[in-house]
Amino acid sequence: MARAATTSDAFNAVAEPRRREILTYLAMRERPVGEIVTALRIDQPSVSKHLGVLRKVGLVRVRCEGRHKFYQTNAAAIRPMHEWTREFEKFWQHQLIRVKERAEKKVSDDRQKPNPHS
Amino acid sequence: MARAATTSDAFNAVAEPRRREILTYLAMRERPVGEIVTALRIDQPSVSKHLGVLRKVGLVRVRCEGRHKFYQTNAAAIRPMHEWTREFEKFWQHQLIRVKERAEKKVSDDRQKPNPHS
DNA sequence: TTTACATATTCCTATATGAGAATGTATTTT
DNA sequence: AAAATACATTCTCATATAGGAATATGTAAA
Repeated sequence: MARAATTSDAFNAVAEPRRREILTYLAMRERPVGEIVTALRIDQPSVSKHLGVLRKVGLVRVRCEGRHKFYQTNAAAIRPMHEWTREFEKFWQHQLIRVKERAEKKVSDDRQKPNPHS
Repeated sequence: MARAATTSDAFNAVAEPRRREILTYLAMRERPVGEIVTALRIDQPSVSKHLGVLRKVGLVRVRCEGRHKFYQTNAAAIRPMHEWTREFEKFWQHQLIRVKERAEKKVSDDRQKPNPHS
């Protein structure tokens, strides 16, 4: 089997850096495709294709108005990723504490038995 | 250009569902490869390859002891993803509030002018 | 109804993937 | 030294990209 499709879920869709830029850009307010093109300096067909992927996984919403299409990030679709990464929060906190403890222990030991190099 | 390598960053590495399972499994404590194989029911070569990807992007650490290799999730490497998704928290909160407001407004309207179907 | 504008789609290609199977490499045990 | 154990690597293959170029579709303006 090959790699999972970019349209299979939010994790795969968001793996592409350009798509992350687009999502950030569209988070505050909706924008027409043309503005994404000029603001992020990506070719228009490329933007349309990225938006297609993001739309398929529900990461953006579209509103049509005449010949313009206004896209906006659907932040709620990012929430599951936030929740998944949150599971690891307690672990990186523990790790940081252990690093800190080791550093403090070292300082304490150095006071007892000074560094031979100094 | 093709898709970015799975080893290019945490986002790409984590796009694969099996690798997310492995990271979750290795979060609490280190485990030898064999335990991952039996616990998650993934073929051993596949596990080794996934671990190779995870190691390249710093998502797991290895400790060698005889013919065993103990892998553990390096939670700190997941933190940037958590921070990135966090940027959208305020937006999905706004969206949920707006949805709630609309629902409440509808209830209020319905009291004024009862549903014609009832 | 032409013309201009905004966006989407198609075709192409180099490249990377994940799974399965087979094999390689250390390390330990007998 | 041979056998067993624990992992890693290599090979093949079907599949899916992302970007570039060209073209299509749909809407509005002249």
